[in-house]
Amino acid sequence: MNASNTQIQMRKGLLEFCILHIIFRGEVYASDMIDELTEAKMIVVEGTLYPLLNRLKKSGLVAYQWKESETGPPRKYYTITEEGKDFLVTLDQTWEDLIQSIQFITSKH
Amino acid sequence: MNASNTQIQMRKGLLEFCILHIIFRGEVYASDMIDELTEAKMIVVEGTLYPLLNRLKKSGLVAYQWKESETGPPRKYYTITEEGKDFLVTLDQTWEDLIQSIQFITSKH
DNA sequence: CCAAGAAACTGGTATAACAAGGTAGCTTCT
DNA sequence: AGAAGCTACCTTGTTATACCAGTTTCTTGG
Repeated sequence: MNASNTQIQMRKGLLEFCILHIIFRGEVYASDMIDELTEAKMIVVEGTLYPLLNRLKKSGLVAYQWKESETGPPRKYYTITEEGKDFLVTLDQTWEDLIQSIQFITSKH
Repeated sequence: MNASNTQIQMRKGLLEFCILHIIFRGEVYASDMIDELTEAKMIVVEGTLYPLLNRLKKSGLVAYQWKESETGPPRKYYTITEEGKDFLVTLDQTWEDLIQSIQFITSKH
């Protein structure tokens, strides 16, 4: 039971939330997402991100388009679907509720 | 990919944090914890709580004492250890950091 | 004694994240 | 042209946490 595992465990399920937000803002591909998440100190590895993106795709929350790159192999650019936007609204609410719950517990004396 | 599973996933790892806080406030037994968590809308079932308490015990973060009850079988009353208090401080920080990270991502346009 | 309830616990399953790889396309350099 | 290196995407196996659906043990009331 160490701090770094705790971080991992606390982030579970929140990654999906963050990634939907990033895709919501506009067309991105995986490396863009990793950069943004890293900037926000939500470090993520590829082995986590790719399966997650496939889950989102399979659930119909996001879509992608192959696009040529000028500096290397083609990229999958992701966009959010209408269903994804709806789901994101409920995720926003779930997150707010969660903060409230934790606040309620940690502020009691 | 439904909303109720999302809630479950978002809460992962945060339960440990909440329970340490509850025990930190003073001697409690499992049903007390479930009541408090339910009040805070962090619904938890016994099958989740008991293994978690055993993990915390095994890690030396909490201790317990058997106490007689006037209305039924004896209860395990939990208290936090010094190590547990230290760990709780780092958990508080991790939670703050997490809120910051999510804030950073969700507030961007 | 037996039923009912309270309290603690267990075994099997699902999910998500990680670690450590692999594959394929493109560019650069000799 | 061939080799090396980078970029981008993907996969497999492991671990940790939570849930579900039970079981066991103890105590009290009829």
